[in-house]
Amino acid sequence: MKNEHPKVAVDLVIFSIVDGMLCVALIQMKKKPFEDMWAFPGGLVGLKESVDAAAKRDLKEKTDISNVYLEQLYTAGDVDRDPLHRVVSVAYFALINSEKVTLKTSKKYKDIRWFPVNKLPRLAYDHSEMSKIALARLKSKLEYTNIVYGLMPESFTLSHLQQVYEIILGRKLDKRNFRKKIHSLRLLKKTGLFDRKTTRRPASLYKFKERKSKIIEIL
Amino acid sequence: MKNEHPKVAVDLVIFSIVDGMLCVALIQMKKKPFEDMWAFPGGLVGLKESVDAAAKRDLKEKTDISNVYLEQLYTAGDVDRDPLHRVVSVAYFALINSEKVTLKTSKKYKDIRWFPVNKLPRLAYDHSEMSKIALARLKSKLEYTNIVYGLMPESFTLSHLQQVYEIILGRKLDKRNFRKKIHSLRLLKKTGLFDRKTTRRPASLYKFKERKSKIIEIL
DNA sequence: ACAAAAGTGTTATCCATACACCCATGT
DNA sequence: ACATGGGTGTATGGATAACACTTTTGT
Repeated sequence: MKNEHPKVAVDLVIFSIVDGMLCVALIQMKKKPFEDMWAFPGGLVGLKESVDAAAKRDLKEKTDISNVYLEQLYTAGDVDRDPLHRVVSVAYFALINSEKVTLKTSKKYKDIRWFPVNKLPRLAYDHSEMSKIALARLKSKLEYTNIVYGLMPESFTLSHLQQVYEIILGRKLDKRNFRKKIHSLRLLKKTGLFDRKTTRRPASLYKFKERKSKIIEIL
Repeated sequence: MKNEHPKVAVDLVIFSIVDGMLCVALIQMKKKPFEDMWAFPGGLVGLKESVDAAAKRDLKEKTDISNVYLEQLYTAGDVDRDPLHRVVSVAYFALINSEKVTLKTSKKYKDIRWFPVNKLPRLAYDHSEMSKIALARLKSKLEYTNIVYGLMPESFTLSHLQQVYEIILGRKLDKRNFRKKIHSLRLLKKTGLFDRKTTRRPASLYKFKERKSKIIEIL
């Protein structure tokens, strides 16, 4: 009668904008039966750590960053989702600004890489389903919260912010309407600095007044 | 090193309208350290049942009904949420039409009863927090899905439906606007019958065209 | 006849959308 | 001077919100 219980794991759907595409971080597995297949990073939850803490720990291991947007997604509890063990997995989704992050592999995995969300390989476990749910949630929350801040650098131009929205939502937005909306929400403040990286007219740089999740109608 | 893992449980927040109030079902506990306290019903997930199945099983045990609206809420994973064991709990919320249901206790509990959501006793574990999250989710989903059907009998009057919305949202709605909206959504059909229980002008009875969850702007 | 809930339309306001030109800069 | 993205305002249509009276029944 010992050990007659499911184990608990976490899985991380880590989103970032890389090369102008919405990407997720995937690890390549070493062990059978999923050898060489790709999956979301994750791991078992220890007896003395909270599930949230396990997700944060794992995120730190893979990206070496903490203090990012991290939200529980849902819990996958099918009996056969892992063919070898009974594992109930709590999925999280994270938003990071990839510019200063390099993904770190470990002995446990063959590789870790960014994949554009619309060009995912076949994934292990029920992770294909998980990716769909995560993407739907991201799109939906983009429209009524301020969580984009998780994907943005410290300061950025309004066009850059608009691009991120367009990439994720998969449609063009009207520049004037976008700016009108963003300004009316009063989430941003001007830094007073300008983007000098471009060779054209410099754009004002903005930053978020605060970087924590709020509920707001955006688009 | 054996058994060094959290266990997995489900908790059920079962909503229903009872005596014109939004209520949840609570069980009264027998065992220490929560003796006599109230909590949401729930139980451990077996090794060979999915988490969803465990939730359904538990709901059936408590209410003797199946085929109701049941949705995963979130997973509570704090280390100390249960002082005796390490239990990660997947919370669900269910909507039932209480008219034909009587709550069933069991040897495990002292009692089971409906409590109005705004008059809850102090709850065991982290269940007070859970009740807040469940209620917020119910209110929010009421506004963009058709899940009210879970709380309604087979056929009902428009005024009855409006009352249910008003009870849950905690505010009065305009009768004409409500009806305009409901009709424009085309979720209902007239049964052709009339409510003869009242002593006044009889109201048309309606039923839902289909009883499954849909995303729709309602209020 | 009266009490009580059922049923029904119109107007005003707000918000989302569509749309085009001038500006500041580096080369 | 020119090429490039930055920056700005207005007009229209659709949805939401406010609002009051007539109808049908049982007693």
